[in-house]
Amino acid sequence: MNLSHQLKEHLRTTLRNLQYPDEQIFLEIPPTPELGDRSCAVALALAKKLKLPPHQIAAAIHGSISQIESLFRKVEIAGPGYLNFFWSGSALSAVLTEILKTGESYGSSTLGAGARRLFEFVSANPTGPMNIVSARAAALGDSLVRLHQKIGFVADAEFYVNDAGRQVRLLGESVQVRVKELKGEAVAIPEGGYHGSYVIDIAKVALTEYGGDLFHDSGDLVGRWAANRIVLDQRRTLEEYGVRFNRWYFESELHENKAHLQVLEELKNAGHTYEKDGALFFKSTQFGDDEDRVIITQEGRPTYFLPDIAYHRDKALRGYAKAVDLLGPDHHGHAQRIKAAMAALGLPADFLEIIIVQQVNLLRSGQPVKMSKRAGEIISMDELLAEVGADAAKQIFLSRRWSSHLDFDIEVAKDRSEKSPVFYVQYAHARICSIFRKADQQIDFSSADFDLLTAVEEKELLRALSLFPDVVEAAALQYAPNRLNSYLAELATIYHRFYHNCRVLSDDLEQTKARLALCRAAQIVLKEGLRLLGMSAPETM
RNA sequence: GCGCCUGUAGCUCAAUGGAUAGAGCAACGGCCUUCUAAGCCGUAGGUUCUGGGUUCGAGCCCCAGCGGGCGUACCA
Repeated sequence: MNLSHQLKEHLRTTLRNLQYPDEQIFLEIPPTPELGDRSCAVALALAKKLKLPPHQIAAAIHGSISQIESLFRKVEIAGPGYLNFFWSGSALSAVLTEILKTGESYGSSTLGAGARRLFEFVSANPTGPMNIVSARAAALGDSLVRLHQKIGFVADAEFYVNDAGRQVRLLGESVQVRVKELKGEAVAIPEGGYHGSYVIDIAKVALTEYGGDLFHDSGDLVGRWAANRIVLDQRRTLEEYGVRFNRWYFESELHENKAHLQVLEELKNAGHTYEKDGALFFKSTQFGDDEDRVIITQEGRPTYFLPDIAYHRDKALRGYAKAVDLLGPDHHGHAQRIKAAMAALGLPADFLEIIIVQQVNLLRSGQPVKMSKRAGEIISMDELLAEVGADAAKQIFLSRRWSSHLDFDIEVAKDRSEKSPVFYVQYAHARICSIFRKADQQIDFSSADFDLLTAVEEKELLRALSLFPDVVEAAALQYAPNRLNSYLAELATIYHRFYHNCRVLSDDLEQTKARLALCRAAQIVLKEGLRLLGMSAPETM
């Protein structure tokens, strides 16, 4: 159990002993170290309920908890009624010991208790290469999966491939047109078809592999073939980006299993549907949606909505306790209806959580770059990553919260990529690695005397390292990797300051040992923090 | 019209309803015979869009207004 969890437990016990009403215990990190290592505003929160001055409550808690000397050396009441806790030297030594002992597992917890969570993200249509929005979603989703695994959830990543429906047929027809074009025949691209140059590339492959016979087949068939090629490309791009999915779930699988028809029967039998104007509607208004939605068209064809319901239902059938979807802002209207469908199928209200990841405005030297797959104006994710680099791009995405509409200027990103904050963090890690390369390998720092770490920079570093588990937990539960990103930048600053002012390798063997131990701990936390953000931790730079 | 998101330093963005609103970049001034200067130290930069409200306390919550983005299909 980490320090914060122990402190919370003590506070809960104290509140019970004082017979105060139940109150959520929340620990904060004070703005400056002078105000302590952790603070708690519970006295302020209780003041309202108890109708007592916050200071009086804080004093009562203070009087009751102050005996526990092993955890903190000092508790202060400050400001309007904060309780500020200062870790004891032994508690901080224990943190250092724990980091050295547990290594990369430091910061892990069992909070999630093995509950299964499925994160679905990117799910870009297989009708063209991915763009920068997918890069943002991929960075975020990947980090959330890692963070949830870290705190004890069984978290999986999934990519849903819409390889069915009209868009795939149009893709097929667009390919057919390009094949004819390559054979010298001029044909117009169908209404709503895809104009991008990648379609020509696919047509060239079709021509060499199939000799051009492809355009005799149905658009659907050609579309499926082309979509599969595109999906392979998407997977390669994402893997180069460092993002892997546990499963690529094809919509066509659902159609083959008739899973959508099964869900349809269920909705019908439960009385959640009705016919109107020859179409079949789902009564989503009964579950909070603005209007009822068509699930079977007049022509008797299911809309995209029906298989989508089946897909999300399937997540529950596969044993996930919670499904988290990262969707783009253009799909926000979709959120309510799919949630309505989950409710109609009897799933708990919090089964499906939808995060709308806001758009990325792509700029080049301040000028907006408009993107449209159909018009063929695309700056692909591949091109972006080649220009900016995966780590620097991820840093930009993960330093913002998901609700921010962010500007991504390619030129600025290129110019600044060398100055990216991610390099600052990686550099701290590389510097530590360098020290260990220079250090005498015979030195056993596990037996170091941590009481020698008395310099301001050393104590600051210890304090920062003790925060890591709290930050990881908050970042995961709030779906906010940007918190971890800020923390790592702060930790790197503190490390660089330590590095500048405290020489590690010296003639003083005992001091060298203690500082090596501190460096190892910082190295572990920096590397693990970067890993949780999906970024690399190079040993030299 | 309605719905979702958004407005914070010159720029890009942080800040679980808490203490003195913080970083990076850009600007200016210092520090390399010492474990990596992709670093350190310092200066400057703010009416958190506006007006009300809620409360011990509001950048954050509520109401109204103004500005920006995105939706508003029997497409996916």
